[in-house]
Amino acid sequence: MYRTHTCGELRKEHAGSRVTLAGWVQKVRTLGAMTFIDIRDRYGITQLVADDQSTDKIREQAASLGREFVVAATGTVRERASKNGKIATGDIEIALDGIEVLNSSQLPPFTIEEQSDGGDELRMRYRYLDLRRAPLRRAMELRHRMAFEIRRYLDSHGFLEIETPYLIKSTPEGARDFVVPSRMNPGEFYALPQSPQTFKQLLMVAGYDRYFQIVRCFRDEDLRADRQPEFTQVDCEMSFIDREDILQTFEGLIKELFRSVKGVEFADPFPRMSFDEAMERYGCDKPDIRFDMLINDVTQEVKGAGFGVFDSADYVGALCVKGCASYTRKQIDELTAFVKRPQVGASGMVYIRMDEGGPKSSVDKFYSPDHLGRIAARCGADKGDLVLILCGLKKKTLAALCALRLELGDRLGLRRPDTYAPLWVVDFPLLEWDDETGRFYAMHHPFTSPKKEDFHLLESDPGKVRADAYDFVLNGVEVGGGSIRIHDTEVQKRMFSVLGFTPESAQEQFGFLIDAFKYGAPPHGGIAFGLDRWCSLFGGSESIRDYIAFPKNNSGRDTMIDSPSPVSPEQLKELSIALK
RNA sequence: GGUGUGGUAGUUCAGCUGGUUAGAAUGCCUGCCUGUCACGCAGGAGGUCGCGAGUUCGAGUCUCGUCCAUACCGCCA
Repeated sequence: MYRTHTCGELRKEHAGSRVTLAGWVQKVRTLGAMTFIDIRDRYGITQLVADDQSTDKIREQAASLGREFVVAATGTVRERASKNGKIATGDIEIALDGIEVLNSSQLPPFTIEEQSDGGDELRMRYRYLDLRRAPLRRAMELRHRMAFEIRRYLDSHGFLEIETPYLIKSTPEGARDFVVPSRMNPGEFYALPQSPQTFKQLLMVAGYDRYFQIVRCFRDEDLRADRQPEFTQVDCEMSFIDREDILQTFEGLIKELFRSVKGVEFADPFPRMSFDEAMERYGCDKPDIRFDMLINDVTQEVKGAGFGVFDSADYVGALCVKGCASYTRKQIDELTAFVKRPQVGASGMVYIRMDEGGPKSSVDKFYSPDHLGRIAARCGADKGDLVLILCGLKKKTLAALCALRLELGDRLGLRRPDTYAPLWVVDFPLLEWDDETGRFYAMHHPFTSPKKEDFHLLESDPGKVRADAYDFVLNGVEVGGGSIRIHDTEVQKRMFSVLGFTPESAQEQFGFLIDAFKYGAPPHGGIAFGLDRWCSLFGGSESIRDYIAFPKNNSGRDTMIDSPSPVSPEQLKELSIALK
């Protein structure tokens, strides 16, 4: 037996008992004849002491330990003369009578402490050392707790966790697939799933009316702080349900997670917002409703004053920034520079300052104070407020206003990570027009059901058809999304036809699903949550990488194991693959 | 694919308008220190200024290219 206790559990009550701890040397402090050693494991830190009561050998050994040596330390627990309130074991220490070095360690390239001195890149290359640090350990514990509570809740609601294959079939719609060559079938490839979508629908056909899976998904697209090529979804599907059943069931799950993991109670039902309203008032389909500052359409109010930029604009939108009329020229210039960055793409910004003496704007030449007042009133602005106006093509301008709104929210401290504002966004469009290819694409996926009342528009006005689809948004982050699926073969055929599939091409790609649906598909629908993002929201960090034990970097590389990497000519030959 | 930012000691960074021997903190090593816990004190070692060209009497500093990292845009049914 290597140890009798962990490094986090000894208290005053243990004084007098003889114990053995095992762990890593965090820090050695020598004070002449006295040596203190902090020993660390997953559970905490405990102080070991060698002093004049100890043998010379123990004192010598204690002083010679290096950082991150693995040791087993035996001694007697005693109450400290000077206590440390900062750690759980701060009331006690271990008077050493034996110490065994189980393994020495090279000097680590960065400090293994709460606040490491190492940069991201270095810590990523030595991820196993970074994972020794308390913040990473807490992140892994949080993730475990989340997954555990999800399983507990779904199990108690009759859901079965069923695994689906990772080696599946490539489909042209959606994200790029990761592709795996098949040695036994030369020239043919598996694809890794972007989600288990079709399989969970087949499980519904098979009668497993409540399915879930905490499952890895793969998408070969460029990365972001909140996007990894492999990520984890909580994937769920139910039969004999309508949208309301899904929203209720999973609102319950979300509330249960908030309660058990964060200790946050939500008494009221979560608010719901239509996609159209989200776009019009927040400029995006995942509004951060922790703060208001809605977008106002002022296109009509600004026309006809002879200001060409507005007169010729497709759309003019404005934000009312409460209490910010005192913004200096410099602050407004900064915001103008922000919206003019190519990432945001506005060509300029007009402001109206609601000063005590009346409205002041950057377009006073064209607008009377009265007119400015009317525009400001349209945005709900009072004295002391600042109105910021952008214009251009509607879609681009709304996106820019959304970016500006979030930037202002950050600057004004309105986006506190410890405040949670959940939201269901519902009634997404079924289809999205793509100018480049000149056809409609499914906004969600081709199995999403149109809303019943919009069925009749499917051929006549496809762009107007709303889907029975919904997203769960938390603090402006899309955490989950799903839909009621098409279970009727005829509707599915119409859908494929609108998407430009011939019956043959649909059969070729989704034949297995179409065939299955001929054998009694129940009405069904589902939802999937991004576990990584959810963890990052609960943990309060911007980056999902902090909640993944071994993540990829910005270029999709794992710098620790150095992948991806070339394979040998023999491997390639076996796979019938020639490069270039 | 695009835009921005960064790359200098083991690590995190500073380094002005191009000018003598490239600095700080921390870590590391040595010595001292009996209540430390960000221990303290004294001393020491430690540099391919990412890489390659160019401008210049002279480049960490300016220019171009390139690589790497990072945030965002495109992309992500």
